[in-house]
Amino acid sequence: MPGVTSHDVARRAGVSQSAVSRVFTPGASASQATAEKVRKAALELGYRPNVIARSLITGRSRIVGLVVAQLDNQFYPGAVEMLCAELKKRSYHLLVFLAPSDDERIEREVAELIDYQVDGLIAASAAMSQQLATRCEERGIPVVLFNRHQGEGGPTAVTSDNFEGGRRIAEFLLSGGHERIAHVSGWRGSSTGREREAGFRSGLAEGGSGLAACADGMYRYETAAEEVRRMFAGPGPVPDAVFAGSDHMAFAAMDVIRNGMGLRIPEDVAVVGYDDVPASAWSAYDLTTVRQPLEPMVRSTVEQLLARIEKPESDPVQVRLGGTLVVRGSTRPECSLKGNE
Amino acid sequence: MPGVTSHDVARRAGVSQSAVSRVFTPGASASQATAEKVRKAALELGYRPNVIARSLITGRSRIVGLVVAQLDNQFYPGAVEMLCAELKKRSYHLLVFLAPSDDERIEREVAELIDYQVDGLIAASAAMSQQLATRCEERGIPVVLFNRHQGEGGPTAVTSDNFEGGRRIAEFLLSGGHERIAHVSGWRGSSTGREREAGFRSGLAEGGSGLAACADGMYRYETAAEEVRRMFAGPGPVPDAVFAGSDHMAFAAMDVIRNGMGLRIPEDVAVVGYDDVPASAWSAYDLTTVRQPLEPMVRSTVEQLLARIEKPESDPVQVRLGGTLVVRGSTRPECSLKGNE
DNA sequence: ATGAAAGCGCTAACAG
DNA sequence: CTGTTAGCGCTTTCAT
Repeated sequence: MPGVTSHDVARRAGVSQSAVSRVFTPGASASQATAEKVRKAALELGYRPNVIARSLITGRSRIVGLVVAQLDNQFYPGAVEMLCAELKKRSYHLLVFLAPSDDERIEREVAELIDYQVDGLIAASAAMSQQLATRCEERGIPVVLFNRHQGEGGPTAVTSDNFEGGRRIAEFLLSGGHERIAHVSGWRGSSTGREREAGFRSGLAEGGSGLAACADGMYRYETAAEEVRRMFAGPGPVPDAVFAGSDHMAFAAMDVIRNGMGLRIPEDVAVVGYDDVPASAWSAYDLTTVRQPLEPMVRSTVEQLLARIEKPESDPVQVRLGGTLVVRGSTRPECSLKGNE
Repeated sequence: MPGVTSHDVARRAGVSQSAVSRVFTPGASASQATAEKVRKAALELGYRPNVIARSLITGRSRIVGLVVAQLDNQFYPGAVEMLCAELKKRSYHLLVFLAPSDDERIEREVAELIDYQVDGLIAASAAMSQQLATRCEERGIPVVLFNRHQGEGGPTAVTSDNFEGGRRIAEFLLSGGHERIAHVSGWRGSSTGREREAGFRSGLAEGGSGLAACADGMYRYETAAEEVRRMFAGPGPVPDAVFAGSDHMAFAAMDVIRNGMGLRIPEDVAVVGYDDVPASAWSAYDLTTVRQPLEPMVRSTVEQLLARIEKPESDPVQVRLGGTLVVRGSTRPECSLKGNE
């Protein structure tokens, strides 16, 4: 069964080998009669075109690379799932690369990626994006940054409006009368983390307030937990609200506040996250958060990537989609929001 | 830069094209001098061997397919991460396929998998395993089942001892004096779900007890939540302990019990899960559970798969590793365990 | 140890 | 529309 070539099919169908190829090549022309004969023979022999051989010629593998880290943050598994499904619709597949932590390996990884002749690349890992993007684009491999960006000069990027999301959370907390507001930021090395923080600060400033405490939670549960512990143990007055730069870190904050400090949420402290991962809706957390528009983000990512695969000269684009504040039980009912889409 | 072939390198190095090939082929022979000249030329030109062309010849892609579903269950993202890392060590990569829900698509998916000439396949999705395994093995593509099996006649499978895990949980709960014990099983269509249940029932029977209530939670949060709701709303007496066939479902159970029913854990109801995903250690859940030996399972999976890729005639193997009961706060301190490794 | 030559299975001009 | 003819970039005999 394995090793049935187009020649075998051609012989059986009584046509040339190229005819077989044409029948199995989307944009090619073959008569109804030929197509039928060929398909019949192919079916009988269990023939399927050899994708590798095809790739060698066309220079296209129909494989897209995905660089990812942080799979423990539920946002990413969800994204992977949707990306995979969306790509499948367009007959592409996903080759997964884990973003290495140390710098030395990054070089190797990038090289391997290029070796594999992926048609394009989706970068969903902050650490690697910089190097990756430039090196790959140099080699003619289009890159789309997912949930992060490098600004105007950078490669195509799809994000949600993180600044606006941060701003809206500030407004929301202020409306509830919170006065000692703390922030556990996402990794400051990432555009996403920085912008959520900037938007949040800006919103607080607009309301005539400011940050009572702030620390970088690195998008990690453990780091966030530690920083929150520090904030609540510190010399100053205890915060009455905490905005964490991701739901994943917000869970850490809630665990520390309730089970470490023995405080109540939302009565003593309000907590807000960002992303709206599935667990945020679970009643153990019931977390107020900004929902990232995952499906539109994924759709747009794939669309942009395929567009650039088809037309490599086309210019990079910055796509920024809107998020939604989802109010749940981790914040006080006094908090209100206006103009939330 | 792209399109530097071995010919270019050969010309520059003043050797034949085959010499270049040999230098870049692990098991080939070339003199020290040649190797140096070639490497130098390659570096200067930015040459890297074309993996596709190599695959066409060798018939090996160094790509392994992974079929998954349930990426919202934290056990799987963790597994994907480790599998990816482990495969990378051996210079293999991971092509991800999402297990489709409906039967019709399964056929297509299997076909695509085969088309992509993956060297082997890891099946971590219950639904697809049956068809997948047989069809692929027929085509000479080795398959390893991860966290599930099809018994003695089936393909190579790596699992933990789910029966023993279930048994130990029963023993543990009985030791704490629990009397009305309920079970939310994993999907009964999966070996894993069935065995945890069987082990649990067996353990209860050994202790002279039995199941007060039992339902299939399908490994899904929503389904599990609904079944637990039903158990606690039912006509009979309320359970004083619940064993859920996965942590993911245990979280649903805990959410319903605490925030739906207003009962306390562990005072009113004890809850036990299975897997030991990261969130089980988070204090909001603090879940007693059986830890699956993820790292050994992954290592073994990769090892078995590569072994069969190298020696396709070798016989399928059933690997079963031991789990550990991890006691946390979701069960009463009266519960004790003996002989836990 | 090295070069020449023969393909891997297919697509893409090119004639007809 | 169809068959013939070249390769895609590499590995692998086979001589040397």
